[in-house]
Amino acid sequence: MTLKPTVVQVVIDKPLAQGFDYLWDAEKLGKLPEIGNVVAVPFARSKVIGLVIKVSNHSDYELSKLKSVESLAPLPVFDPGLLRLMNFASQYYVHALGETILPVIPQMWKKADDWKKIPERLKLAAKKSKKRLDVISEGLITQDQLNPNQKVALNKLLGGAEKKEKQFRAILLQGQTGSGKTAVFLNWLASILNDESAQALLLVPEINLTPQLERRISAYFPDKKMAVLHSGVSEKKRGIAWYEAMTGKAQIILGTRLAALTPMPNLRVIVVDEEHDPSYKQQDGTRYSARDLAIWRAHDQKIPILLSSATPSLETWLAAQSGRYENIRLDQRAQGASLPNVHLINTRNPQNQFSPGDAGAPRQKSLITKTLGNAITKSLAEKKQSLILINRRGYAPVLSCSACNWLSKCTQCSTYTVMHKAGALSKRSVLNCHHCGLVKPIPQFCPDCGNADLKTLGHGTQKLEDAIEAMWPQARVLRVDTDSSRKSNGAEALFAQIHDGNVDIVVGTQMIAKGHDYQNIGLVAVLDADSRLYSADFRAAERLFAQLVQVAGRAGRSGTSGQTGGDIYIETQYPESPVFQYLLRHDVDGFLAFTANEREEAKLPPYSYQALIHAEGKSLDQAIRFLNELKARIKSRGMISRELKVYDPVPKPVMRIAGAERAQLLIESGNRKVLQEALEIIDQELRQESTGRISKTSRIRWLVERDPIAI
DNA sequence: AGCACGCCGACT
DNA sequence: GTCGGCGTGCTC
Repeated sequence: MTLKPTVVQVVIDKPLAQGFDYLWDAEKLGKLPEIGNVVAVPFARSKVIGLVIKVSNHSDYELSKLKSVESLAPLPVFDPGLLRLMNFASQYYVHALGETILPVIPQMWKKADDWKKIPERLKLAAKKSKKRLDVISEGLITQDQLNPNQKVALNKLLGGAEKKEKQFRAILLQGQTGSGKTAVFLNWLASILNDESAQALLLVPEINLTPQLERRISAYFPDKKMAVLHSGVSEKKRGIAWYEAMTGKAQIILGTRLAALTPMPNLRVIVVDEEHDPSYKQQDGTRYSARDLAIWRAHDQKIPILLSSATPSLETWLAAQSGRYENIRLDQRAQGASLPNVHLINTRNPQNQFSPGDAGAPRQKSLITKTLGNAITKSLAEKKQSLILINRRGYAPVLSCSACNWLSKCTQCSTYTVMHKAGALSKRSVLNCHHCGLVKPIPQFCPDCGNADLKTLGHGTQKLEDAIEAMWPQARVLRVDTDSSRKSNGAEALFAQIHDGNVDIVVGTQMIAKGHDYQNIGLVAVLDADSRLYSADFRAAERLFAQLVQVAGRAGRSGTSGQTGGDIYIETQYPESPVFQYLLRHDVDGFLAFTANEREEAKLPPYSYQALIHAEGKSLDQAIRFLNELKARIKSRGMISRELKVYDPVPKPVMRIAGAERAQLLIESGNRKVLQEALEIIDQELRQESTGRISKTSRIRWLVERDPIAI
């Protein structure tokens, strides 16, 4: 019997469509190869980490030219379910398999030279975690403590599981903020996690939301091992958490979108919290939607997936309406507090504005209208906290010269640099570009005309903070945005201050609105709603509506004294706009139905499928030409039809970033398959004339993006 | 994606 | 005469 050499096919983290064959020396590596092994292999002149995707005893490549696998990671194999998911993701998002899979491996496991030391490190970590008993837990609501609505919802969830065989179920759990969705799904998970081997995956859109949920989970499941996976966890901890998920040791895996791609051999249930949140869409590398992949994974592995939201995405909502997904509603606020009163302040109505002589009128022009000012004063008197939102960090979005036309433009981007007062970015006031990160000192004189009188235009959180401090000098004001949270000990520390009642007025960006339950908010105000409504993106209204419902949910959560649900004030020039009108009536379904109708008429997603081809190069002209040529080729191949629409290339909304000029080409089809095939052909063609993703002839960097969320 | 190989311009 | 520009091709 002749022993044929064992050959393994390995994929690596490069935009190369193929895998590479290597010899496997079982004696040296101590094991026979398995699909899903993580290995170190020599590649070109370096050593790289790869994943075994095929085991055989022959190669299409010349056997004598094959190199050998150098070492094998001390890891279990990637589970077959995850590998199927990765294969799908790689195809669907038109990215190489290797560059889709390998980024999910934490850094700790990517250093092959350290693999020998790993068993020791794991032991050490195990000791430490045994000692760590200081996990604070909160918010346990047992099955018996659920309100009647929650009980009904829980029973529906449990009822579906009675059919014992493994089965895919997608469930939309729809209910307003404060209706107690979390308590319902945690109680549901408890029944599934009774099986000691079962694993549950819980996805949240943002890092900021994990500490809170972590505390609640540890209250529900004090004895279960939880792995927390997001980019805020230190490399080492993440490496260990990932390992525990992969070995099946961790029963609960909590994390942001990257956690959706964790190997979990015994995955039995998935929960996607705030499923509508755009953060689930990855914006670089393989541009996947963690929510969509989670649904695919659940379907593939025949397990239930729960999508939770107060304002479902149109896609999910329609699936629930049509019966493809189960729909469980939770319509009453859990603690008995009622819905917030929505007030639309028409900024065009002079009655709402301060007149110069008014008492309490701000000295400087500010965004606070008289109507809102009065409401804040009242809220302060009632010892309630106020949240004021403006979605722009820094002091002012532009600096300008009062004598000439100079504006503080970024030299590298087609944007303005934002003025920041002394703080997180620098000890002194600076100009900062939010796109390329450039930080530079504020000029003393206008660079164009030498005039010393430079003025700020517009308002950011810092300016608003100043204005509020001037208007209510007795109030304790706290600013919450990326800058202030970087300066303190993270957002969590700021949230704690609000919680503890050390603050009267909170000024901040969208960051304050997400997820946190505050107990004493009487008033929420949104100052720049209009700026987000009239953007070129057809999803702008849907996003704004979701955000407004979410911030409205922050108001009056407390039901302690049976008071009304608090107030939300929205300053707008267009109070008649549907977004605001549906919000006024708290009519989420009405808004979604209205939006669905609009989309259907315009044949926009989810009634069609889209992809973008991004192109960037030294000049916009080149990028546009590149896309025009691509379009011409698609056309000459006869691919453009009633089924496949290819638009004209256009400059991106922010045309230039860090010196690169960018354009995009939109492709649309009513048929998923047609779009998929077209993208595969386009990808193949572009690859042929490129090294990696840079065109050889025109030096244009291109990228295919499936299901873009912003156009 | 990296990186070496290879063929044409301004310099010690 | 060389150093080095980046166009081209390869990596099991």
